[in-house]
Amino acid sequence: MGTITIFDKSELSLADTLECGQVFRYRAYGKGYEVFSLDKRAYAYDDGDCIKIESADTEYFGHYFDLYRDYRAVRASLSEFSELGTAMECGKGIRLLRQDPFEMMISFIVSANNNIPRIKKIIEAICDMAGKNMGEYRAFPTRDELLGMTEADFAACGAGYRAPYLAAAVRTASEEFIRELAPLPTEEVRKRLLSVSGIGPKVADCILLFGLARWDTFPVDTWMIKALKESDSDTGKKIRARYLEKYGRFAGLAQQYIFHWKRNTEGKTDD
DNA sequence: AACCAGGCTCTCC
DNA sequence: GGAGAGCATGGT
Repeated sequence: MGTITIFDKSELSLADTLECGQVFRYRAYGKGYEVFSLDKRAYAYDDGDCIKIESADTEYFGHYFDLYRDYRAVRASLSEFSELGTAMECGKGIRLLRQDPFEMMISFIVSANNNIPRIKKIIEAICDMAGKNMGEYRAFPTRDELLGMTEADFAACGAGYRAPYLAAAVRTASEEFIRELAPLPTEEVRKRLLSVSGIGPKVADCILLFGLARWDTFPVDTWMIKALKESDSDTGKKIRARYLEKYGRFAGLAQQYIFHWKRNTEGKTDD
């Protein structure tokens, strides 16, 4: 068991980072949170004058929490957009987690037209049904393990009408399919993701942002429409294009600030 | 009891 | 390409 210590607490807010809808496998634990990714686990907490992350795989979680990126510089770049000020201040310590693309694919197919508490529940049920028993928790199932689940199995996990999408997506998402995405330009990756059952524009953007660290994208969900819609004829597609153009290579992080701020100032009836 | 949730697919135009 | 219906489930 190793420990990562973050001495400057302004570098990472655990609450804002974990509770802004980019990750579904975490829970309040002790002084902080238990966080799960693939078959790994970390315990992250505020230790007074620093943040600590304990794990059997600190290398993995150092990368996972995106600790090697200079957010101070990124935030300085975004500070030119005065309209972002309030949202940025509200979600100051948000970092974009670098999660596994396959886990993100499955998770965000589940997320469609769904709410965060129930998304968490369904994903946990899928882990319980097919994931490796790690002793004190279950791993996220591998693709091979998910190939063993039928539509009825996904439905039994509470996936509802997404069950057939999940079963089909697992079949499409071979290791080659995932591996081939890495070197491709974002728009090409997005095109390929859109060809998968259950993945539309919004889900594709979330996979790009949270699973492939592509920040040049801008997921638009119901919350973003509430926050950014300018007229009756303003569609999700138009909003996406507008803000992608505006925030460029930092659009994804800007989107997280806005999403987090909108949910924290009106509603968020969960947890 | 309608409405909503990190929307998508399918059909019809 | 864009508009509309239908979709499981659980919470207000």
